[in-house]
Amino acid sequence: MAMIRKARVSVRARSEATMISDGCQWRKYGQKMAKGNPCPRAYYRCTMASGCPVRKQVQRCAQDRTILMTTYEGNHNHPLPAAAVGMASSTSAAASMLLSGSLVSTDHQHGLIINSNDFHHDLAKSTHHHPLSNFSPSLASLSASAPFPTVTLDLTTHNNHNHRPNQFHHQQMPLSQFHLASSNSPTLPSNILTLPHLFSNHQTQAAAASVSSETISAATAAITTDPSFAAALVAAITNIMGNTHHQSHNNNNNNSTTRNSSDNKNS
DNA sequence: CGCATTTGACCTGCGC
DNA sequence: GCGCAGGTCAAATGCG
Repeated sequence: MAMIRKARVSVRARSEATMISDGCQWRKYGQKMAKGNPCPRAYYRCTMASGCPVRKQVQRCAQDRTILMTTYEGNHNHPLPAAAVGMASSTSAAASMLLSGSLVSTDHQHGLIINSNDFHHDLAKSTHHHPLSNFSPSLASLSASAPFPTVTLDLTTHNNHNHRPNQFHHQQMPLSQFHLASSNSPTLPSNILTLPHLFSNHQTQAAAASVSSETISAATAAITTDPSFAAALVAAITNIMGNTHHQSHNNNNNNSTTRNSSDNKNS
């Protein structure tokens, strides 16, 4: 169970669907009741290509069942479908956004949290004002405490009493506010986002460092348009993170061989 | 009939 | 060592 895996990315979004469409094909291979959550957790495997190691878990939030939590693990060993390709490029942008924020606070349990609300305010003061900037921001966090880096996109509005209060109220569309920050930051080279020093993870750094500002604006538009985009975005984040790393470690194969070896042991 | 989903059994790691 | 919990397998079932 505790095999070494790569980046894990999860998305919290309000959705009534059982699963958010993200451009990939998935096959359900299991379902479990998780401790402390009345809602079952579903396990899916990517079937876009045979042997693709990417898996995802889908579970509703115990506190607010309108929130769907989708967690992606692993990186695709195949090109993403057209529907996800655009997202893929913007994905790393989102990752960058998560990681490049000046508004990072420390959370003893979850590692780091980037509050997009503050982000939003910062941007409002800046010269570069995005037309979408009046959309509701959201929360994104990155966990450095896990055995693998975990990025969490919280695309829900925190307007229910179970969560921290949110100064923004958008009932319908959980819109996150990712913004083009690179060109505004005096500390960053134009067109390129860099990661904060806080993250030593070189994979994430590599992924984020290669993101252009154009990509980011594309991501901004997409993210703020469709919550389901987030899922694809996240899938792509994992993909990109993995690709920056898996030249040296082919974990895709490792995953499958691990399973095989255990099977052999059993038989 | 072929494929995806369901669901109980099984495996493995972890904490006590 | 034992029990628990999370994750996966695979036979049964359902559906187009």
